[in-house]
Amino acid sequence: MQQPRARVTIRDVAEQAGVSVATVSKVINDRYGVAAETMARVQGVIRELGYEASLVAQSLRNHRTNVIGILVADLEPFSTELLKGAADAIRGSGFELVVYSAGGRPGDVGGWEKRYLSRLSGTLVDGAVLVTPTVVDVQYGSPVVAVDPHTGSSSLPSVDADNLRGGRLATEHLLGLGHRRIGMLAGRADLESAQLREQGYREALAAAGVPVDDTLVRVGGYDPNLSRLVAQELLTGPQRPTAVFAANDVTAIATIEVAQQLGLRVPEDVSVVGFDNIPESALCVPPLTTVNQPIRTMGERAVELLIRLIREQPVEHTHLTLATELVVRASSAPPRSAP
Amino acid sequence: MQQPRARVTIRDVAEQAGVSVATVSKVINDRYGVAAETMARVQGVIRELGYEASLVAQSLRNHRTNVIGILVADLEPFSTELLKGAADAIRGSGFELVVYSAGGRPGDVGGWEKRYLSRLSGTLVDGAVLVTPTVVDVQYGSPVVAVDPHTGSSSLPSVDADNLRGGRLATEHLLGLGHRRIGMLAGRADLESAQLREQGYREALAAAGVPVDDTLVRVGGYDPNLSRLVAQELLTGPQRPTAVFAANDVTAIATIEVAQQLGLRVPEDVSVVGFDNIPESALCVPPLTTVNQPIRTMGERAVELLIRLIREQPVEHTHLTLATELVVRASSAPPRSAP
DNA sequence: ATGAAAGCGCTAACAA
DNA sequence: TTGTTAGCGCTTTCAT
Repeated sequence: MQQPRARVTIRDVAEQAGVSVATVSKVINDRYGVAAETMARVQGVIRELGYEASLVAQSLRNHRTNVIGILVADLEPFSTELLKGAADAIRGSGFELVVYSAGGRPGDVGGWEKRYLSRLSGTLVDGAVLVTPTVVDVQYGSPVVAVDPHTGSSSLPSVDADNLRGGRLATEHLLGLGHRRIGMLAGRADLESAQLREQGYREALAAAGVPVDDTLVRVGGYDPNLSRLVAQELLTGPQRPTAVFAANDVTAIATIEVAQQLGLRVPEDVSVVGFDNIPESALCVPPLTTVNQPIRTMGERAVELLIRLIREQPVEHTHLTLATELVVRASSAPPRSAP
Repeated sequence: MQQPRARVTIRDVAEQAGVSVATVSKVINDRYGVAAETMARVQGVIRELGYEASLVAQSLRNHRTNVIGILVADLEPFSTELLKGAADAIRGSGFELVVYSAGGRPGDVGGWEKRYLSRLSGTLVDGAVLVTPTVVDVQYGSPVVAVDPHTGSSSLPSVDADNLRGGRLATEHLLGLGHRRIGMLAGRADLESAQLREQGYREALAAAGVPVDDTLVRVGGYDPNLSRLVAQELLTGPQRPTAVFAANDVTAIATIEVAQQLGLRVPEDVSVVGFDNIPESALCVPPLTTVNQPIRTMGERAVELLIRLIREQPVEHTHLTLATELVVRASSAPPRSAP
């Protein structure tokens, strides 16, 4: 008892009320077989002591917690936006939400969600949403839904956006403005979304009869720090591209910053297009042209799907793909030497 | 064993490896007294079975978890923005982050954080950050830091912004534009921030010699739904204000929406100023003039403070107040009948 | 109607 | 070096 006020346990309540812990437990859980008078007394003590059952102890016993877990590698704009949607879906569902963040530890890439899922599932959460997971083969006792899933994870129920079309839209937009040397700052190679965005880019170029210059395609891994380095290389290389399509908004914003540090004006000297349409994309200077992904809705759908799976209700589709669309702002314009 | 693949426990590992659970525990926790050969075998089995210790069981035993809890009423823009800052602070600290959302259940207002704190503290988290708590008297075993605290909670370590000055800045801005009938959509009466923003509003009016018309001061409770109703009343009342200062951005945005539905143009017919500078405030049409609160930094500071408290390191200040500043965008302009 | 006891998965004394 | 045992806070038979 070193703490100023130690945790009130069920034993404290039982002692104070002069009953056994079993009886207190029955009162808490509205079980039959407790005299009205006893019940009232116990409830009085509970109130008086401010007792609340420990979630941890409860979930170790019961295997049902009514808690849904969302596992994210880090709390950045995409995942937090998704959380808002998840919160919308959870409201009134009777479930509570626990978000677990791995804290974006870079050395620890790969398998974090597997570890956390192991640590949490079966106890503490009844099911989980995995955001941009690094693994495919999660197969646990409790249901799991992936958002923006790993490549080839067709087995896992998932929610994503139409990344292929999005990649095409972004590239076609730049082509339409007259760009021909269009660089690509690609995403995390292990994610389906990154592959499809790049594929969209390649397809759009091909359709326009523009050959892909592979020296203009670099991997930024969706990571702003890595992307800053890569963007620097891209923009100081021998034949600088007149436009860059970044695989997500945070790396697009990083690209704009790098360009400006290099003394290049956006969009006059180089156009930049992103992907995601996170709120921050409208805040940067100049505001970012990007591909909208309905992130909040994706969070909603993922939680709805998960709840149905937990309740063992039938689900129509275990793979949802939501539409993407182009949002034109000020970071893209015709190249200076445009026709 | 109804589940497709039940949770792997320490017992499964022990059995498979032909040792006792105690030995497995020692291996997991790097305790001395395990033969190299045994250790290797156990580790092999752990990998093979994909075993991870249950966080729940561990934290029921140990009373140290290296997990920090952030308790929010709901995941809306303010709290999610704060989470980003918290994530920044947690990175590299050795702690992990669990966010617990009460799910914004409206019927359940008041005391949610007390309940969750009871349920989590002592087990599962080593300490917690409470965001806009509804109670004052939290006094538990583990350290707690409040962000945007309840009125009069001087006992609880806290992080907030300079709300008084912010309220003044917003009101002075409108006064400076020539407005005299300035309405106020006040916040949650139980929060210090709401009281101070309103006080700033009143002080600025007083300093300008403009009497406060109390029919123009309504409570929106920081809640967009309630605020829509109240804004409707305010804008359809007998003497419509030419400007409204809303106590936070989500209610300011709600006010803009209501005004536009009423056929009023913003800012031509009515100016609107918010508070917070959440990313969404720049996205709305017209972009919102608001008071910037360094939300991310507040999240960072709160976590830093909490970690110091958990580690029982000395802290200089247990109450931090960060600066606020005006951000002028397009939702405010001189009144039509301006001088 | 009430309580004793077992056990959820794990760790830490203590014994062997 | 290894295993046995008790117990973290709770729920749930099963006696009483």
